[in-house]
Amino acid sequence: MSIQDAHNISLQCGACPIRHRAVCARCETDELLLLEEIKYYRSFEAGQTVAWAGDKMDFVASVVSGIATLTQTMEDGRTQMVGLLLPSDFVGRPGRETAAYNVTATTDLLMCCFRKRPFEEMMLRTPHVAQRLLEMTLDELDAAREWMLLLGRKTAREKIASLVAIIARRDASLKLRSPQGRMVFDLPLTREAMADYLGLTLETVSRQISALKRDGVIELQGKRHVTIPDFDLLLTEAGDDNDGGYLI
Amino acid sequence: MSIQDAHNISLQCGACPIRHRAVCARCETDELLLLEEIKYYRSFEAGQTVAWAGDKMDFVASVVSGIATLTQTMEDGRTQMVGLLLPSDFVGRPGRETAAYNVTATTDLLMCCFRKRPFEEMMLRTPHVAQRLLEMTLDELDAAREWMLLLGRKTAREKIASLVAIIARRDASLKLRSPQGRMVFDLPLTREAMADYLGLTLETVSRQISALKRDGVIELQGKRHVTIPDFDLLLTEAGDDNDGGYLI
DNA sequence: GCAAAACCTTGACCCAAATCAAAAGCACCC
DNA sequence: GGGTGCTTTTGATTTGGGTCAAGGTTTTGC
Repeated sequence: MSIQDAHNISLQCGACPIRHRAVCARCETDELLLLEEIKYYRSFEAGQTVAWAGDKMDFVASVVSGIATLTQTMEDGRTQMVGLLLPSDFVGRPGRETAAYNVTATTDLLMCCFRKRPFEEMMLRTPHVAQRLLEMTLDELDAAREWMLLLGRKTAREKIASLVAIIARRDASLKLRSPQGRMVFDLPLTREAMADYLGLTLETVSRQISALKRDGVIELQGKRHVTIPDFDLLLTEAGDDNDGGYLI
Repeated sequence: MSIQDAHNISLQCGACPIRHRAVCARCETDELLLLEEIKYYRSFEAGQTVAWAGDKMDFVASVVSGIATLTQTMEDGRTQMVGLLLPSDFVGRPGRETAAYNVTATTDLLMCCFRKRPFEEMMLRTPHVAQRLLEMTLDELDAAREWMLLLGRKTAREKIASLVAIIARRDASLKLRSPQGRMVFDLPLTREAMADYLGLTLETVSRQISALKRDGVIELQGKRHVTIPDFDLLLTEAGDDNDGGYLI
């Protein structure tokens, strides 16, 4: 077996009510049954804090439903989001005792948790899980680097278009579709959370969303419900080279 | 053995002429001998490109000496650095065929390379190496998130102070010292590379360096040679909460 | 040792996004 | 039904950093 063949497991237990990504047949009966024994669920209400930076964190977890964010805050209150956790995303670091970031539920949130010690022991016994975790971490690092380009070099308008495209893509992937043409979904973030994601103020976010609406790049029903008439146009506005590399 | 006990190996072979980080005794005789069999060296001149984004990349590597950068470029030429590789840093992704970023030598560079296929096979046989790679990737993700806070929320002055502090810390760690008090080292980057790191223009970098010099936060001999009279003052300018967590 | 090139600094001006301010829309709850 | 307290939108103004331009300094190569 090569690394490329590693099971595309989501690192949630076999019984979790999500199958957002293709899961190979073996995962049902193999490593994930080990996870089964050490799991427990925790739910949080919208706005609740899962952990403060510095808190003891004795579990790792997989998001089952809802949205959570990782944020960093400076002493004077400036806040930057550094992670956005959607269903099937993994949070927590084996080998670290405390949370490095504030983890906040931005919607009602259900997480499938694994006590850290047994999880770490399981990782040592089952290299497939460790390898999958490495793969997921490398994906996250790629996403972080894309995000760095956005923060460092994109205009406010491009930032908003990029964020909408990212959410559209993730939404399509949860529905096992390719992002293409007309797309409909809900923005899972407030204007303030978007601002913290993009390194902008919420006023600028609001203004740029209005501008994209005015220019027909996006349509809005209410504050949250978005229709994208043309995904390629959105990508152009985002400044991304549309290389088709986002197909699921 | 727990995950915390995993060897603090640098993922360079036992024969590489660097020991920048504490390396446990076993690493000399154990997994790294396996690396020994599949390694080869490559050197690059300052300014040379190691790989363009999209190029086939059939090796992973550890930096032995010199500096390399990972950069992303938009179609119109806007450039953002997304990785800075100093000696002992690892580059390349098991399980991916092509480079995702431009990799450029900014000084003369020596890399200790491992052909990807044998390296991947070795990872499957020796979980310690995979675990160490996971640990290093998680560290890199943390660094990327710190970088995101810098890009999204810090002022130009804070960005420069942060970068100088980061380089000072890395330099101290290469010398197996704690960053503290008076420090002397060379900036390994041009003003333009700093600008690409920080999401600024090179003019702003130059202006802010002049300002920090004028205010006594840093001293400069020539363009590159820096003296920091007071590391804590620099950290204050960087907007970091000085929690002492940077000790090696 | 000198010319050319590359790199760096400084100045003047401009603009995108921040800040400050106010009003409008919306959800929740007695 | 109509406060009460959010969140969002929009407007007016300010400002930090970008852009354009010129000149200075260091490095490179013959």
